[in-house]
Amino acid sequence: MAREFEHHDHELCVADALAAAENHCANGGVQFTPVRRRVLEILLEEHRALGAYDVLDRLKEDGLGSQPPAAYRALDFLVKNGLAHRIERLNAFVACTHGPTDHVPAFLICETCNAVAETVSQTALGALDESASKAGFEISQVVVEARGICAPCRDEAGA
Amino acid sequence: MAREFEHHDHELCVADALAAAENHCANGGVQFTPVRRRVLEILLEEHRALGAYDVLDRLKEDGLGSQPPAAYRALDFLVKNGLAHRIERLNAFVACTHGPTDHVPAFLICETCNAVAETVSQTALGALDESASKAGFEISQVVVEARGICAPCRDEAGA
DNA sequence: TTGCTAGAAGATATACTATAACATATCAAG
DNA sequence: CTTGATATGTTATAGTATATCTTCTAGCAA
Repeated sequence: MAREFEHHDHELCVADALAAAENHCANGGVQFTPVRRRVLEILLEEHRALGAYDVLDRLKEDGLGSQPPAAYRALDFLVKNGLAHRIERLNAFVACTHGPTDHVPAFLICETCNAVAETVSQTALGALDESASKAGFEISQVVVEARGICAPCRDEAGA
Repeated sequence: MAREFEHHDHELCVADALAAAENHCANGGVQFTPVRRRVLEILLEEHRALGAYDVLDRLKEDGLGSQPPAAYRALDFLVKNGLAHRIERLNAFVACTHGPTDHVPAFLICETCNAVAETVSQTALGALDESASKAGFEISQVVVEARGICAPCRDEAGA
């Protein structure tokens, strides 16, 4: 994991994810429209969280939308379909890096460079589940977000 | 845990918490001013998250502040001193129910009645820690928030 | 063909959340 | 008494999000 914090073939990484998304939407019978595709692409281009208004700015440049709802609608669509996640802590969004499978994501957010890595928190959920069911609480969704410093940034700070 | 979802002697519960907070502040050499005290009291009166502007409204009624910064400053103080927590998911705040000890809180948020229960997520942190350190990521703070339905609300819905 | 329907996008307005920046007050230490 | 630290007052504005109504488009049915 944490490929997000390392160098990799990013163009390929983006292209793959877009193709996968396309497929996923076709299978689900939902429309992967140009705006939605472009928004996902925008998110994929960075491994960090972008605010809705950042996304909107880029949409404007492409003539794909000009008002907040355009961005929010596309982002909501992506989140609902598991193609992106909302980072509560930042009021921002990242592309999902685990493919559109059902999972409980956990995020590592670098306070220095703002990169966001997605990791899966199986055990974390288990522990919480237990505690919740004891209380008779039925969980429908879990958010796990950690702030800190990623390796590259720490190295740089130490250097 | 989950006392939040059950009936209990609430006045006592509030009084105890306020007394504890008073102590904690005295020990820490920080000022537990009237506004701060009142804000904590407001949060304690409900076992649910209140937005900064909800808090502000009540402060206004008491003549303890009239502008947003008044509420935000007090809330920031409480959070910084471990007397309250911010619920990212709701852009809102709850009083801490675990005393001002250092802990990684996890929250169970009822989508129906908006009650918020605080539970401690030892294991959740452990799992995440491991995954993070593998990536060389140094965690400074973790947010764990679950949405769902609390027992009373589910019973009511089922009834 | 026409018209219906549903989902998507456009457009306007506004609500909600949060902070910047500067001014004032209070109090204790030097 | 002045200085510095902390808290609060005040004004203005930045940033995030959604409600609502309209228009468009594609697919389908009469």
